[in-house]
Parts: sequence; structure tokens; C-alpha cells
Amino acid sequence: MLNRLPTAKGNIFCACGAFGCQCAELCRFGDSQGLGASVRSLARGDRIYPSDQPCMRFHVVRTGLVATCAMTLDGRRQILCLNVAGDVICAMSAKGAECWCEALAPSEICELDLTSQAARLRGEPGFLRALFDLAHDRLERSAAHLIALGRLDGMERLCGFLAEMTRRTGRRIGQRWLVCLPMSREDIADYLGLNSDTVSRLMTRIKQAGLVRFLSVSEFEVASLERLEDRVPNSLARHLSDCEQPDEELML
Amino acid sequence: MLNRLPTAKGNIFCACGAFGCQCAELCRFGDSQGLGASVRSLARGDRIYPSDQPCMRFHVVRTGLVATCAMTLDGRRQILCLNVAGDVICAMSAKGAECWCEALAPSEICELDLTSQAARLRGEPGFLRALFDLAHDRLERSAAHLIALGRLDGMERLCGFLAEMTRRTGRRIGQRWLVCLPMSREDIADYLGLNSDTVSRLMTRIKQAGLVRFLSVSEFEVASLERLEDRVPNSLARHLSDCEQPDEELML
DNA sequence: CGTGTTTTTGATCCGCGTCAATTTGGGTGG
DNA sequence: CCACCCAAATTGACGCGGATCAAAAACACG
Repeated sequence: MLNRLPTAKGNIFCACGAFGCQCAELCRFGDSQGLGASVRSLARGDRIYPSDQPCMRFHVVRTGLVATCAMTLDGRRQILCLNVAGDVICAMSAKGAECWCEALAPSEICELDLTSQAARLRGEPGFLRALFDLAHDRLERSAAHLIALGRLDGMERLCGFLAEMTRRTGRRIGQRWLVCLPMSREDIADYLGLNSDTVSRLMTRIKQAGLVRFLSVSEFEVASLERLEDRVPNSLARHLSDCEQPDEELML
Repeated sequence: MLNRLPTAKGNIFCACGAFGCQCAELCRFGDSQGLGASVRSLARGDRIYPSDQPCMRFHVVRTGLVATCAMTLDGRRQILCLNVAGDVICAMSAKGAECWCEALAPSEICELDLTSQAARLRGEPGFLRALFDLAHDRLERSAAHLIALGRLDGMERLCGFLAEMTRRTGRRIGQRWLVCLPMSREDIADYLGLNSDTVSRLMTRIKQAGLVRFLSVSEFEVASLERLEDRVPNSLARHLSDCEQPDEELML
């Protein structure tokens, strides 16, 4: 990728602290008193609505799980994007559309409001590259998500989802993975374009197949991540899994 | 939106000429001999594969219709994005994934290769803003597409698609719209996450309902675009329709 | 005018949605 | 610590939308 920045470590301007994440680069642009950055706690269900100076307010997830959501006019919800610890959410334009951010689990976020710096930052290449990086990231995830919703069946989508959560938030213990899954079946369904009953049914089959083992309803263990991912014929999702090697391209 | 640039008219560096489009701004960054810009003709089915210097090669659609495609490992195709005359395609990173651009109809594209300028452009705010705009645009479309695939049924998706094509490529004639639809049922199906038989069946029902009238298999007329759009409960799609008013936000 | 391709249409099947009945589990108060 | 309660999850029965397969019709092109 063109503009992938080296993930600098946290810095004094940013209340998000020590993440080696997308956040760090953006936080460099906060002012020197650390103004514009503040920490907020969200309970499950709490929402953040966009304000009117787009692309200048960022929300960095410190802990928990925050979803970017949209709704059809008759109230069906679709989760567009999941944000885990370290992810940066940027409020972008979507005039009039029913669109918001929602904590799926108790979460802590760091709010970074660079509105006051807007004029300066529009001419700042480093900031613009970080912003582009953010959008680029979302586009890649979005493409993988589109394939899942358009061309994979329920079982494939759910296996892909579990594998994704494992890669993004799981703790590796030897050959196994331990993953916390702090969202309801309903939330999972709204991410995968299914309904919660179907998710529940599929989950049962996945357990029976021995692909995952649930310790509680919100924590599971993966014996072989490879075996799980073999169920997911999504080339773009695989791409997201191993983000170390140099990138090839995708048509924007 | 933060960085929406005024759509400057075409300029001498760009073979794409007189589009009042996203293209124009990018073309400013071509070198003064107009190098890096060349016109190519594509037949239906012709493909463009990404090369290895991402985000520095652009393809501007002059005429025709070009799809951004991806494929599952077992060969199911999903169209991620449709690009009509005036749209700019940027090859971005998607390591290893089966991912390409494909002309759905005979098309002319203008290739703009800024690879040689990469070092300079990484520090150029205007270029970076244009790049971000491009990504932002795609993200908005992508979000509307995700809602369609995740939460709308076949009829709603197809009506939404026809309305989208009408808005993007249709010619207005008084109260009516005349729209050229130069893609196969298969292509439409791959865009909407359906199969071609289903698209055909739904199309029949849409004709019977009097929402559109087909002059040939690839050209149709819309008597009342409003009536068509009333079938589509997709708030994000509506947002894309009326791009004149100032934007609100969407969570990136 | 004939031939291959795309589209349409019909018959049938299956995955997923819907609705309802249980079960599970976490939280609270006695 | 146990009994109770409520919300979430599971499971079953059933129906529908869309996939599949096959045949017929429409169309494109030489």
C-alpha cells in the first residue's frame, strides 16, 4: 500500500496511550495541550451520532467492541463494520441517512476532536495520509464483507466471522486460541445479514463439528484456526488475516 | 464532507478531457507532457489486473461500464462496485486476493499512471485530498451496497439498482428518464448477490408493475423515478441520490 | 436464414426467516 | 445460599424466497 505508515507508538497528545495502532499517527495532530482528546465510557447499547464537521472527529476504541450501524427506512439494522480495541472510527459524511455508532459491549473510547485544527490539517500531508489509510482499511474490510453477504451462505459467513474475531481479538495459547465474543446473537446476525435464530442454529452445528468450543455464551476456544478458515472460501477475508506481507492491489 | 473538491473541468494533462469529474483533480498531477496518461479501449469481458505500485495508477472511465470484481475461492463472482463514465478507479492493495476490473460493456478508459511521481505526490496535500475523496466516495457506495446485500430482498435490491443506474447514467426527458443498461442479467445478478434466473423473474414483475418499460433488453424507460425509489427502503442509497446538499456524516 | 448465446419461464428443492415453545443463565431479593 | 425473574439463547415446525435445473423463446451475428 502506498501510504501505510509505520505504526508509531502512543504519544503524549493522545489519551489513548500505548496502542501501536492507527490512532497514534492521528494523535500526533492533536494540539500540544492534549486538547480535543477525552476518554468516554460506553455501556452496551450507547450510541454516538455524527456531528456536522465530518472527518475531523475520531473515536479510538480502547476496550470493548463498537459497531458502525445503518438502518433501512423500515427499521432493519445492518452492521457495516466492527471496531475492536485499537481501531479508529472516523465520522464521515452520510447526509440524512440513519447511521450511527453503537457499543455492543461495555467499551472505553477515546474521543479525538481535531475540528479546531481543520484548516491547518487540510494542508498537512501526514494527516491526510493517515486519513486515507483509515479509509483504505475500511474499504478492504468492506470488500470482504460484501463478498460474504453477496456470495457466501450462512455457515460460511459465520465461520468467517468467528475466524475474523479470532484473528483480531483472540489470545493465542500454544496452538489454540481463546476468544472473547462480547456481542449478542442478534448483533452477530445484523453483521452477517442473517437473523438471530439462524445464527443460533448454525452455531450449534459449528460446535458439533468441533470447530469451536464455547466456554460460555460469550467466550470460545478454537483448536485449529486453519480448519475453521478452510470453511471460508473468501479470498479477501484471507487477505485481511495475514497483514504482514507486502500488499498487492485491489480496485478501489 | 471535508475534502470534497470543486469539480474542476478537464485540463491539458488529462486525456480524459472534459469530464467535470473526480478525474480532473487527479489529472492535475500528471506531468506536463501528459505522460502517464493514455486511452485504452476495452471489449466486453476485458480485464485490468492490478500491478504492484498501488494507489498510483488510475483508470478513468470515459464511456461504457466497468466493474470492480472479486471472486470466492470456488469461483463465485461478486461485483463490488460499478463504474460509469466519469468515475475514477484506483488500484489499491488486496494482496493475493482474486480481484480485478472488468468491462461489462465496450468501454473506453483513460489510464493515468502517476507511479513516476509517487515520491513527490506523497507530500502533496491536493493529491492526497483527491485520493481520500475517491476512497470516501467508494466507502459511501460500499455502505449502501452492504445494506442492500444484507437486509433487502431481491425485489428491493433490483429496484434500487435500476434507480441507481437511472440517477447515475440516465438522460432525463421531461418527467421521464431514458436509461442505457449495457450489462447482462448475469452481471446484474453478481452485483446484487442473486442469480440471473431470479433477476430475470424479478425484472418481469417490475415491468408488469409498470415501474420500468424496456425498449430493448439493454435500454429502459422510467416514467416515475419516485415511484421506483419508493420500493427501496435504503436510506444510504437515497443519500447517494441527492449529492447536491451539504453532507452530514457516516461512521467510517 | 441458420446457429450459438442470452433471456425467459416453469418445476422443484433447500436454506433461511418467522413464530412459538423451552431452556439457559445472569442478576436480585428474601 | 436458594428461589425467583427476566432476557437471551436454543430448538422445533412450518412457509417462503431464491437457487437449481431444464426447456423454450428471444435475440445477435455471421
